[in-house]
Amino acid sequence: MISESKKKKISESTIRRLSLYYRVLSILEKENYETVSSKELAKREKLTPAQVRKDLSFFGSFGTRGLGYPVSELKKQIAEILGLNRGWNVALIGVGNIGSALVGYKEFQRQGFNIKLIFDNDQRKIGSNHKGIIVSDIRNLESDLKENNIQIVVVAVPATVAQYIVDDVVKAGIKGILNFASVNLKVPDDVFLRNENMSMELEYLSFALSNLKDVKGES
Amino acid sequence: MISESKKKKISESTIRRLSLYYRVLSILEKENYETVSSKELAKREKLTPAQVRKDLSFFGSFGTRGLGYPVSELKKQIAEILGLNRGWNVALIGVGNIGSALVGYKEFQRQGFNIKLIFDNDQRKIGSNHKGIIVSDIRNLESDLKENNIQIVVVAVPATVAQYIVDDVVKAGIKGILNFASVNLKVPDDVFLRNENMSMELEYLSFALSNLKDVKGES
DNA sequence: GAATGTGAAGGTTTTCACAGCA
DNA sequence: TGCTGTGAAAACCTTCACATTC
Repeated sequence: MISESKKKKISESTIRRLSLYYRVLSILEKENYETVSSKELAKREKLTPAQVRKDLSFFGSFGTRGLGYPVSELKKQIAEILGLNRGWNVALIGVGNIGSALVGYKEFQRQGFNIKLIFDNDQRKIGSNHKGIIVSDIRNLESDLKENNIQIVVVAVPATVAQYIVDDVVKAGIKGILNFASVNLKVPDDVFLRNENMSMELEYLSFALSNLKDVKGES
Repeated sequence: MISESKKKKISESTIRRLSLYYRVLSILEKENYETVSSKELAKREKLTPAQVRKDLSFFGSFGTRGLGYPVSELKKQIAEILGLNRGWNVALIGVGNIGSALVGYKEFQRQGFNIKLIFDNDQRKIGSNHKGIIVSDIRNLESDLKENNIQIVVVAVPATVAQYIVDDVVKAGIKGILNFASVNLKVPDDVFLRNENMSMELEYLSFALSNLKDVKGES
């Protein structure tokens, strides 16, 4: 049972770490661990035990003093917190380089993100089959998103057209957008927009390698 | 001229924001802006002007009071700070879903990351041509990395084999690794490892959509 | 004894506010 | 006047340390 998170504002870092815990717990579950301590969890993610306990404590008391956390149960709880267990209907827009990779990306399904629709504007791609999904014409975007009860849209189109696409996505009532295009998109306040910037981590590496002294860094 | 960053520890967030500034400056440059204020820069990245000024101030004084920052010059300075202008020799390991997408990802070249080598262990892929690069046999990894003066390695192999691959990469003397596999890798302290976890942002969206009240979030 | 849960302390990052300069 | 650069203040996040529970 998750304690109501009331008006407590949960930090972005905490949520990101929950994702990490979730992944480790999946592994521990496969390795048949029954319980895990904050110490072990911390070690696996290069964090401190206190950090792990504090993160979890925002959402409830999942552990047993003297024993640790029950692996499967905690995994379930985190899935609940992150909303992973409800299953999300996702649409992908753009099957170029990145879009194609995402269609085949197993992690997404595993976490409850099901790509239901794929759109493109290229006549040669429309109608083609990607992992069992027929590519739809972007012209039907708004109606298709609504009819298929899509909740999250992944944008993998060229930067030049991303804003137009997103405007239509917003019109369709979508409240969650993951953007892979290298551009800052504008959306209304009630829409959650996250950007996946694949250059950023490389740039961080570039910085780290160029300034070895000042940096100590793991991701 | 960049003021020596001495023993000042620059935060990861600052570096990540420098990446953002860099991208905006590239756009502003194309739009023929001569100068830009911290206010404008902040607006484009949904930050505060003070944040922008503080970030830049860690590295020097690039602006002119009353006027703002010279766009091209600042862009050059940030490239310098991030080490983007030196040009990096990158090797990609694994041309599956994600690997293939990365080969064609234009942003990398644009920022000075040049994919010079591609490796795979699949006989059907070895010898094939990806955007002008012949896929090499992973068995020659260590020697090829050394001979070609590779500085950064991008790992896009299945999670199950990623650690073995990375061990070899480390043996080859590589100090910068970007990992796309869904697994926590171990590397020595003097190697910079960054993880690109594409599920994480989706999970954040999932959390945000499931807890609309507690969250306000842009990426 | 072992490990959680949590206020309080400590540290880091962001924002404020203003002096200083073009 | 307009906007930077920056100490100081405020906000935020992490770690400590210990009472508590199994």
